[in-house]
Amino acid sequence: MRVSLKDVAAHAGVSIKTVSNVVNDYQHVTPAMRERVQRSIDALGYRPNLTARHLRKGRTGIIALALPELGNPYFAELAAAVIDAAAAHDYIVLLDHTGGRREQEILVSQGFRARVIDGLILSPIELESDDLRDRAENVPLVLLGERHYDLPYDHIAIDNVAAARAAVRHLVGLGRREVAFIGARRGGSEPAQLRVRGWREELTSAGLPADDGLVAATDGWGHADGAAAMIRMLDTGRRPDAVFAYNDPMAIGAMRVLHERGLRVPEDIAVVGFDDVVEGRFGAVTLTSVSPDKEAIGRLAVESVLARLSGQAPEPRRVRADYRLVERESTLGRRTADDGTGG
Amino acid sequence: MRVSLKDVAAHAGVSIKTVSNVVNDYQHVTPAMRERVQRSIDALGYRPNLTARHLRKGRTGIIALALPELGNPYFAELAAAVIDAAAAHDYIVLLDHTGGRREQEILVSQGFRARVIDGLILSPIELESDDLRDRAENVPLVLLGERHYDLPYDHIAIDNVAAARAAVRHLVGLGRREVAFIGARRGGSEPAQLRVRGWREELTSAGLPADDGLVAATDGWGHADGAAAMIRMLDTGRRPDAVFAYNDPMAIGAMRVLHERGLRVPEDIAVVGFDDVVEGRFGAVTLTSVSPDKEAIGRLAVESVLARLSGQAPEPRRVRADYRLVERESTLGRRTADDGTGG
DNA sequence: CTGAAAGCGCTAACAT
DNA sequence: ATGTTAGCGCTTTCAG
Repeated sequence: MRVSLKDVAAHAGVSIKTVSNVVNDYQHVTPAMRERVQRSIDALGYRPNLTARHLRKGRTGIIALALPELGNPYFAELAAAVIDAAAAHDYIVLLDHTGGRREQEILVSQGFRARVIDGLILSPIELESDDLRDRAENVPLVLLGERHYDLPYDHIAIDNVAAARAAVRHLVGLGRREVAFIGARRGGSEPAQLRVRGWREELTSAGLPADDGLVAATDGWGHADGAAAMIRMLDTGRRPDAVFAYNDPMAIGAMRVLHERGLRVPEDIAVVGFDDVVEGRFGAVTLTSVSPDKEAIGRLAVESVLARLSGQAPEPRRVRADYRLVERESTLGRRTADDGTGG
Repeated sequence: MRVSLKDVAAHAGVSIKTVSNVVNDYQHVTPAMRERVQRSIDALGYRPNLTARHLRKGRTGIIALALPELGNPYFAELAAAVIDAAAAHDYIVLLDHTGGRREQEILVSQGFRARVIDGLILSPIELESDDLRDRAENVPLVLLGERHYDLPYDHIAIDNVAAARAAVRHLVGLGRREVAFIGARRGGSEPAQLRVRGWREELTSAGLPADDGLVAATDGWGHADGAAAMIRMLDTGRRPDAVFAYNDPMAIGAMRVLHERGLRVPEDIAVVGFDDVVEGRFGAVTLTSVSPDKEAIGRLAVESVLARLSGQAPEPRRVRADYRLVERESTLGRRTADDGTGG
């Protein structure tokens, strides 16, 4: 059986408190005492029972992170960032995925899957304001991704409209005149809507078409969805000279289709993605993409949880994370100096 | 403050035990009583404190999963499989990453990062048998990936040697005569060594060269490492007609280099990867790859932990998971019927 | 079928 | 500087 404080105390011939003091590095312990207790700890192989400590202190040291899916490398990389940021504060991360389904997101937000946590970081897709309104759970919740919830929760997000506009501006600046958008999610997803809005605003202000025929809706946000959307658009007879995709996997799926149809990227159709996943840097045509600062997002999310946990930050915060547009071959074409594999 | 069993008991005018019985769906509770208690539970919004339950029962309902890195989509997909398998047994998953560094792997195996878990699933890279020999931790440990540890822990793995042989056999069957191996990890990694061994065995038995000049060692296992290794090999003047890479990201990195150098895949050089990540199905040239059954691996790992937790399975098990070779354009060339995006 | 009470292992007052 | 003790919220004998 596991050895407890009591066992160590008995072995060392001291009280439980003294052992606890040593374990917790209390100040007022004589070196001799510390030495003696430590010897017993080592001899018995004592390891503190964190569950008991948690019960006592009301904190578990665990943050839950709920993402739509791990198969999308953006979320995988984000998870890594959160794990590292949490580790910096001696927190560990419980990971869950929702599939981007509203039901799952509601369950997670109410803590049905994990009730042993100090805080929750949730990246919602379909979740509505109303779903959160009567949230009974009292652990801090931080939302990832831009939303217009009128609710008292911290948000961490980049400015999707501005980022989408920057992507489209880049395309327009290269002389593209018919820019399609792939990935306006069916059933509505706020980040997708915001990117569509940015796409539309930028095109409109440039006096270029932004009609619905240039927008392809999808059910998911994977490679296959991007490929299917590209096929559908081409099959309508519409032939844009540029594509802005909701994310990189969809952009890459679309590029695959263009390649199969003998259309050249970027000569015939330029492509811009979103998220800057590693994969985009190593294709036959490297992918221009909006690159959110994932480390910052992960760090800010963890810090938000911890701040709220310690009673700081009375006002719900909307934090804007940085992003930048990384220009690669899918818009610029093959360069002489090969920097295709660079960041 | 949080409401406890005691509060509910007071509110319902019954004892704590009765409330506990209702919460835990005990058999012998009169419907009237159950009704009454349930009403109080709802009125107060009672939620059981899992930490307390865990302390009492000695189980936390948490499994830790420690992977080398999440950026590699294989591990991300594997994590998803483990989360789902765990959920099927009402377990949640604590995720950690080791970077494949021995020190981190040792720390994880000894539970330094997470001591609130019922079991640990670890996918080691550099960890040695000796590192595990004096493991004081008493939670069940299941190892992912083929190893020759002579230690009493469950292993879940595919047969790397056989899988590598199948990949090479496929290349040889297509008439390739000089097959390089990319990704023999510097500093030694057992799975990498086993794949090298399978590569060598198959080539040798086919009477083909398998000298060290055909093997490129790397420090990591990402796209960039595969690209760098490919560059080094080509720069030695060696011009293989096929490449077998340790994993898909490295294969894709290598293909990028071949593309930059104007070498055609598969006409000039055929490429086979390992892990069958989604990304490999959507490049300009889709990637032939060894496809491990990730769902099975995740499920078997979780089941191993739970079996050991319930005192079953006295003997440490070595479980072989399935794999298959998925043949795509990087070895077969562009097909007429387009099945490039299929599994 | 329900109530009382002990105790899981730990921390934090409080006492010495 | 060290010891005593209550109690975190729950489950679980053991009574009734």
